[in-house]
Amino acid sequence: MIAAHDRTPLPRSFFDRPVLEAAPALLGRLLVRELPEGRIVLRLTEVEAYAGEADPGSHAYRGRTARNAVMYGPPGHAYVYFTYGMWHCLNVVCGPEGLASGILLRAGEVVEGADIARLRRPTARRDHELAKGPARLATALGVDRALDGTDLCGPEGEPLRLLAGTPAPEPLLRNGPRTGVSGEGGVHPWRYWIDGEQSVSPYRAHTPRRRTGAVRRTTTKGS
DNA sequence: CTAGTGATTCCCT
DNA sequence: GGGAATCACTAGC
Repeated sequence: MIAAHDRTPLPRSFFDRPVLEAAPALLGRLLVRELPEGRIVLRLTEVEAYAGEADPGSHAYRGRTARNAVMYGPPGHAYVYFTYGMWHCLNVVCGPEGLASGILLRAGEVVEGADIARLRRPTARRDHELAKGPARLATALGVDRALDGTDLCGPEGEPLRLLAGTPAPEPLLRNGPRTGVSGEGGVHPWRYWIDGEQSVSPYRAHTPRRRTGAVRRTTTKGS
């Protein structure tokens, strides 16, 4: 069970401030997903900040597009993108409105509904692997582009919400380079996590992919 | 444990 | 045309 004071919604003002302040403050908070099968509650253990159009690592770096339009809207809403041809990732838009800042939710500990999360994450060997990584987190919670733009500060009963939970204790906060961000965008230590948590995803330096060897498959998928 | 690579599709250049 | 805020699996140590 979750204590009553932890179930307070996060006010929108929480996200209407600089993203580098909001990101570490998000650790330890609760993300609640309501599904037909039941409820999943995730305690956030790892996030990354993306600081608007000036940030080379951000999807907003090259300006507004149909895909990233939600980032330019009001704070406290979900920005969900599709990547690598297979995966979804979930962000929270941060203010001030128009700056196109956001926080990528990278990992969390399932504190309620692990059996439901496991339906979508059958390859997880342990419960702490259910949401260990941004695409795993979105998969475990059944989050896709249909939830793009969802208000995370909405009323009880909404499909996806953020509750106050218990902020991570200051001495356990850590930060370091962002994962998977190439070039100059990778230098900023804007990945934040809670020390000692098993659900925190391992750091992987960005590795540029060479086109693999000889034959490149072109159009048709073999017979 | 680490390093390497295929999967798969959308979106912007 | 080709990269992408990743994952799962394999080989090798």
